[in-house]
Amino acid sequence: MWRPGEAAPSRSSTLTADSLLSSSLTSSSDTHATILPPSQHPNPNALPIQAHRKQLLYALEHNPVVVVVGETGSGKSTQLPQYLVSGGWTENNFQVCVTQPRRLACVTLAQRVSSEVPRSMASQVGYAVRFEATTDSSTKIKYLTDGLLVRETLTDALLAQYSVVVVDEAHERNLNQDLLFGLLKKIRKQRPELRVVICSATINAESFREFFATPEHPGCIVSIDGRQHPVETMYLTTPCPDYLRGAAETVLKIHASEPSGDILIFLPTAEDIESCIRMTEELKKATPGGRGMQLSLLPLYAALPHHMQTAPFQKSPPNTRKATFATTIAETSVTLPDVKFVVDAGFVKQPYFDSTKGFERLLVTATSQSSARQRTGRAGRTAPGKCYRLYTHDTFNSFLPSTPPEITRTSLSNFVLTLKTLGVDNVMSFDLLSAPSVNAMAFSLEELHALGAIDEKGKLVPGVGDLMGEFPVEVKFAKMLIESVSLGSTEEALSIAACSQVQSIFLFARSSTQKRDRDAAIGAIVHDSGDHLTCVNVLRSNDWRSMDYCRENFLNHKALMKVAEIKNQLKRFMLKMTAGSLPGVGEDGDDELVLKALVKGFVFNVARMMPDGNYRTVRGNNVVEVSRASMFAEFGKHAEYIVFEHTEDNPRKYGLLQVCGVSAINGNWARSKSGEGERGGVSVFM
DNA sequence: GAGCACTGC
Repeated sequence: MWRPGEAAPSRSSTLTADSLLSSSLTSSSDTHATILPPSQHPNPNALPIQAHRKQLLYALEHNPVVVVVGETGSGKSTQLPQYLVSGGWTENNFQVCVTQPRRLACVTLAQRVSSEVPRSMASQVGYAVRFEATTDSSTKIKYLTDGLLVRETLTDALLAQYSVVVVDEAHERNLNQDLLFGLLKKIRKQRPELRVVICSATINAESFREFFATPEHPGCIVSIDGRQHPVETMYLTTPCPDYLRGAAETVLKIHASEPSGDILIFLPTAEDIESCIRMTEELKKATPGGRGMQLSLLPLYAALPHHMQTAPFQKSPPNTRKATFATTIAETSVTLPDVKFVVDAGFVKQPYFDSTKGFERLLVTATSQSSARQRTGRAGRTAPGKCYRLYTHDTFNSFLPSTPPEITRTSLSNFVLTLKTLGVDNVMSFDLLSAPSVNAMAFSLEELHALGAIDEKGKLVPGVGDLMGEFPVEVKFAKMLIESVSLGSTEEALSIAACSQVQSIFLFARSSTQKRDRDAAIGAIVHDSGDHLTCVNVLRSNDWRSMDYCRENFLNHKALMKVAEIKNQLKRFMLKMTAGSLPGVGEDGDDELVLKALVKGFVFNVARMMPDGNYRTVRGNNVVEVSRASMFAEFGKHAEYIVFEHTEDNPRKYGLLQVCGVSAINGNWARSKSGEGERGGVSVFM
């Protein structure tokens, strides 16, 4: 017998593309759970976790670390904290905290639990996310983002206010979670009374238990049933040569032959989504089908304008079937109601850190088995469903069992700097669930050294590294902010650092007339050095605060509001750091000094024009092309040297790095430390 | 020939 969440290869049907939708073939469900839908369980006492209340409290009484395995809908995120309160874990002013990867989850969980507890306790359930908190000293249950808990360790290294720390959604293995696992293990050595609960949806709970196990306390694992409806999983017998066409055809076949129920299609990129919608549209004209039922095709990805993101969440009007074409955003971040059919192309666009070049790259790759199962599960949230995998069973078996943890795929500079700020100098000896790549670690140490954050021995440099570690921004931006103080361009550096944390402060043009209007509007505010001073220009006037002005000038008002909020927070950090004296803040600085500060942080991201007309990075000698997404590509002046914020891969020109966030600079500003003509970096920090 | 995996401090 296989287990919930695992595929059942021997019992899944194998189909050809043509018979993919034939109901005569036998197939099996992807989970064994047959449980009533949530709507029939208004009483939280009926949640699957309820049967485990005593077991959980007993386990925690006797084991300092407990791993809870529970599928979606088991009720662990809402009920477990309440059990902890009733079990006495919040006595003596202690708090119980539950971490979540996403802000929205913190807010909704806190609201929900607050409404479930006795009225006298409602105000003792709160949440804390960046810019927003409803917690105080009377709080007993606190939901917070895992990133915020990491930052709390900077001010309270032992997390002394908490008796129990619950790390939820641990199977995601994001960088903050892995950092927390290491920190919690360390904290437990000094605070053995601290209890740790790891909640994970997958069955590899054993690795969590093992990580925290000691000879006296081996830890324990508690499994809880989920509440998921069965989903039939179907594979192709022969690989699909064109997943866009395959997806479009499958959607139309579902529409023609299946009873009502919405469709969710997983594709790797926004571009794929737009062209697959067009393709489905055209195929539909040729072969209508659907027995008079309407089919509405909707895109869903993060970069979509906000007003277009709401449609997939509306209930379908009668006689209409929604088909939502989505990226991984629909895998974990958001949940669409009423999805009964999932079509999975089997690909994902993911970043990985190229430590030889020192840049993060985005590549389309095969998804993992666990994410394929997660996608499948999206068909069984309200009723039994079906999942059509646009690949063969052998292909599924060739997928990695799970997505590699973020720590193995990302730049480690901020991670290392945080550890050093917390006093962990020997980062190689810090206990982690998964080891990062040695090359990525070496690159980050080299970068931190080049930025002056650490010395040759790997120790934090006072007045630079310690301050950089406090900033909630990437290390390159932290360095820019610190350098801007002596240059007198802090106001602008704050604008640039804040802008880097939103997708884009500009809106996209859809039609060609819009494009003309947009070019005219942006042409009036753009700075010919490129993206950075353009963003400074936008924020220098307060015109953006008017929504009408934004609409007319293709500015993203919502993004700019967020930029202003981030800028304020960063400004508070800066003022605290410089004891309240910041020359130039609130005044316009010299444009040249703004770019000089930027280059101090982005020494590794400088490129020089070669005689053949290509830009090559000064460090690494890689050819880079300015992305059309950059203002510099369209409005920039000729420049021998440029600085860029990040790189992206162009799928049409494989291997050629595109750069965005580009500004023209004077090469002399970068020459000292960028590695040109000298061997950059340091050797060993073991 | 036309821009955009996804979180988070």
